[in-house]
Amino acid sequence: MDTSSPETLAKAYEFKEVEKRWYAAWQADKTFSAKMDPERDSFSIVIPPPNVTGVLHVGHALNNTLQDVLIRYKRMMGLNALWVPGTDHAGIATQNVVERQLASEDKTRHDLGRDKFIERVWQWRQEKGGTIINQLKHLGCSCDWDRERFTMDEGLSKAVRTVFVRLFKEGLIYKGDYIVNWCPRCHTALADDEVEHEDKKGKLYHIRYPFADGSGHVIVATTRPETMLGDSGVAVHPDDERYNHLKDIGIKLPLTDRTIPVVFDHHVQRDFGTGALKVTPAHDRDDYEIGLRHDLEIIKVMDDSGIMNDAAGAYAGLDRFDCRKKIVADLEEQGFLEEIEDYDHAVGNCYRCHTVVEPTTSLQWFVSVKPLADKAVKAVHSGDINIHPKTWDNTFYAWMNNIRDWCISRQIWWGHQIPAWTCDDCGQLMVEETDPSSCDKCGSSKLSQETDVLDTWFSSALWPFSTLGWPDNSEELKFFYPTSVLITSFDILFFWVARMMMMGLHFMDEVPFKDVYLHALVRDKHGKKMSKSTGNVLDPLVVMDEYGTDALRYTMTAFAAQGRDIRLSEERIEGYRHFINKIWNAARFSLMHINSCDASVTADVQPKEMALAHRWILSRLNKAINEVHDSLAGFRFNDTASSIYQFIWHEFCDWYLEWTKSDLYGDDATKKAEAQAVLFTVLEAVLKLLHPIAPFVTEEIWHFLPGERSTIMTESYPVANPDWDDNEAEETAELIMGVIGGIRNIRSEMQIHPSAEIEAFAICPDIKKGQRLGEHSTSIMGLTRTSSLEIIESGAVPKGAATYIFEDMEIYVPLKGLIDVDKEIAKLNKSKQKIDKQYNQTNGKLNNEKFLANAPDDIIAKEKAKLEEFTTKLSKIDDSIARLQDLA
RNA sequence: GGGCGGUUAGCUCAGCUGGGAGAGCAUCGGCCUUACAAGCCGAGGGUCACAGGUUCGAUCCCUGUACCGCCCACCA
Repeated sequence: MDTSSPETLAKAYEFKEVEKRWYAAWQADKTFSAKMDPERDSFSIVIPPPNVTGVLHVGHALNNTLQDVLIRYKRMMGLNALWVPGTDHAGIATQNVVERQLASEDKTRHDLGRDKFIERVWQWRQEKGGTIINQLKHLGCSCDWDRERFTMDEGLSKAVRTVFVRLFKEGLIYKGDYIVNWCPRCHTALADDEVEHEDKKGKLYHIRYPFADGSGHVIVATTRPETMLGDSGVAVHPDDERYNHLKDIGIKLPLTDRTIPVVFDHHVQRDFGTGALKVTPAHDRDDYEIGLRHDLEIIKVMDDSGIMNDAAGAYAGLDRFDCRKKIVADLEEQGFLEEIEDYDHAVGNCYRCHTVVEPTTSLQWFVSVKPLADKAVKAVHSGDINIHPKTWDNTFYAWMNNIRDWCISRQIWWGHQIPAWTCDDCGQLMVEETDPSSCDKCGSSKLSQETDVLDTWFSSALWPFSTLGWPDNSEELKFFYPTSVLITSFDILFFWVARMMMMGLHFMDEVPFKDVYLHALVRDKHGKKMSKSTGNVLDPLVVMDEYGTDALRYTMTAFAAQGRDIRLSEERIEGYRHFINKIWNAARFSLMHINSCDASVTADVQPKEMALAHRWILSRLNKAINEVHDSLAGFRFNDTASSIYQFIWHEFCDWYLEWTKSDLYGDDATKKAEAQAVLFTVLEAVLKLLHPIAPFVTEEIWHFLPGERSTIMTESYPVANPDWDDNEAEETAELIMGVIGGIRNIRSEMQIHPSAEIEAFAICPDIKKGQRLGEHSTSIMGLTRTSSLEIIESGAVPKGAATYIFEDMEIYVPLKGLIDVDKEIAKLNKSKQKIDKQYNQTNGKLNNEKFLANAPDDIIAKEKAKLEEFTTKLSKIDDSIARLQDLA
């Protein structure tokens, strides 16, 4: 391990150099590499493969930080932890990138031809495809890079082919001519969930369709008048009395010379518009289905680019939107246009390029997902797969139970080409794992392979087992499948997670993962989705550069509360940078005092006989450790982050370090050694606790600690030591902190300069408490800069002293008449009011017979104790006020 | 149209199975106290959206209302 760190810690943490140095060292030493030690359990995660075209955004930062936190934690817990990294070939997205590159050279992919184009994409991937991988490294991800995969690599391609062929032979993949979502820009079909619906302000055109016999007309309403050229019928509801008489009448379709029939279909909503619907089976999903039911003609009026074709007659050659304008103008001119109404409706857009999708019929490949979906539903029902947070279960079921067949063919070039061949001579269709050389029916050697490629999600659906070597029965597959947990954003629950469940259950006969943790979407601080076009993107690379990777990771972990959007603000990141620096300085301070220690002093710390501060901090450390384990087990990452933050800053730094200084700086060798041992112990534990979230700063500090050290990554994670639990120490410490708080409050309120010496008194009627305070008076004096502290059982507070009430005690500081009487009285009255309210509340409960009858005993006891406390406080306050009034 | 989530301090958010409202930032006051001014000490600030209900007791459970957000859906 490379430990070429500077000799001493710099005054402030310089993350840039540290991050670079340690990541390189980890990689060189292969500390991320997963072992398959049969003695230990496995823990595995497959990364949601980012698009190979991707650049790291905050969503990735969140997603991968959480995965790394878990992986590092489990690794330190002694499990064989494997995190499989990789990228997705992202069919349309990648093809778009390379096509744009070509466009800048005034070329199209057609100029190159398919083979050359694909070569070009591979070349692009070779040069630019590593960007996001490097960025994940920048983020500190401890992926097993030797096991990195790509959805188009040889192994995964083999898996894809095997799956396709098996599903086909099982009758679960079929080819058919159906209406699909077509992107006229990408020139490909899209799956239903690849279409994004967006509300747009549009128009509803009411058009007069005359009867063929000239006896009248019917008015239809449409948002897309240009499709009327493909109309092959008008539909009305069978029970709609208004249209009973249209049974045998033909409709003369305006702007054309065609006559179309009226059909009666239950799908028509009688109360919408006029209750008459124009039917365009070739360009509308519903119309398609109506058309099927009534055997209507399918007339495509556009080509693959959304340009009107020959079937559109005089409108051929026009873009669909230009055509709309022309049609409307012509209808108007010829008197067919009844009315134009403003109308808001949802328009489907391509999720990649946002072009308006055109529903149209075409020959595509589909997966019958119903039988696969049923298995996935069962797995979630039975608890074989647990979705966190559970609120997603219902959404999941709803979608899975209404799932439609999945259109898996895409008319692009970059992707897994469908392994199907058609015989040019006899038309025989063959789907094979190995390329066929001749037709298995007629023997002809003239075979043409399907030109379509598969939907990108088809290959990512296999990710949990294909990356582990399937279809080969590899050691990895046996050892690491099923994976332990999948961490991803909820927006790809259906695109990806559900499909992995379906494929995993079908081909492995086992769930692909036991837990699914769905995290929120990262938005900007106003709750808007981050996007380049609105310019509200917070670039994690810039953040890492400015605040450090650990600060970004800590922010992500702290923000990862379940079931919410995350609104990221730079202020919060800055706050966590301060925290990282705080740790750095705490370590710097600690090292000043433990540098000379032997590392063995931490081996077996038994605090029972030690000073209070040590017993207290070790007991608190136990609590923090338990909170970390509990919260991580429940995927409550934010709780993990806050437990550690709270412990380090407000217990370890604010109290423990200050409290121990007197021993560390003092002359008593025994006390000093004790303090050093505990300080050393807690610091080590804290670094380990923190390491999964903040790997860099912890690793750097780790190597400054005395003793021979290898990476902190493989140290064992802290577990609570039962010998350190000490409730009595915690109680006593709270008592002392309360008194210290009281004295500090007086000092501050009375504006006594921090370095001015004061004398303090505590009237403590409880003898035992008084004794305990007495034992620790030196600590109290040290932490409050008082020259003397007298603890008395009873007595009167002298006139002109400032008072603070803590529990049943009165703490006072004589001020020789320097206090502002009115101000003091006002202050006391205010706190009296507060306590009065609490008193009344508690008193009310205790006077309520029903409360006494129904509430559990421990709650009643607690309320009684509260009442006593409030009563004492109130009387103390009254005393103080009386004394002050005397003075006035 | 259906479903889900949100509404808590000025801002961003915690608050797990109902029992004395929390954090960070911001604000105010005091401190360069020998790890840290990226810091320390102290303080102020909330009818937990609104209206009902269940309960001895509700920020938490139930119903409804309002506003905000998301997802799904075949009303052209």
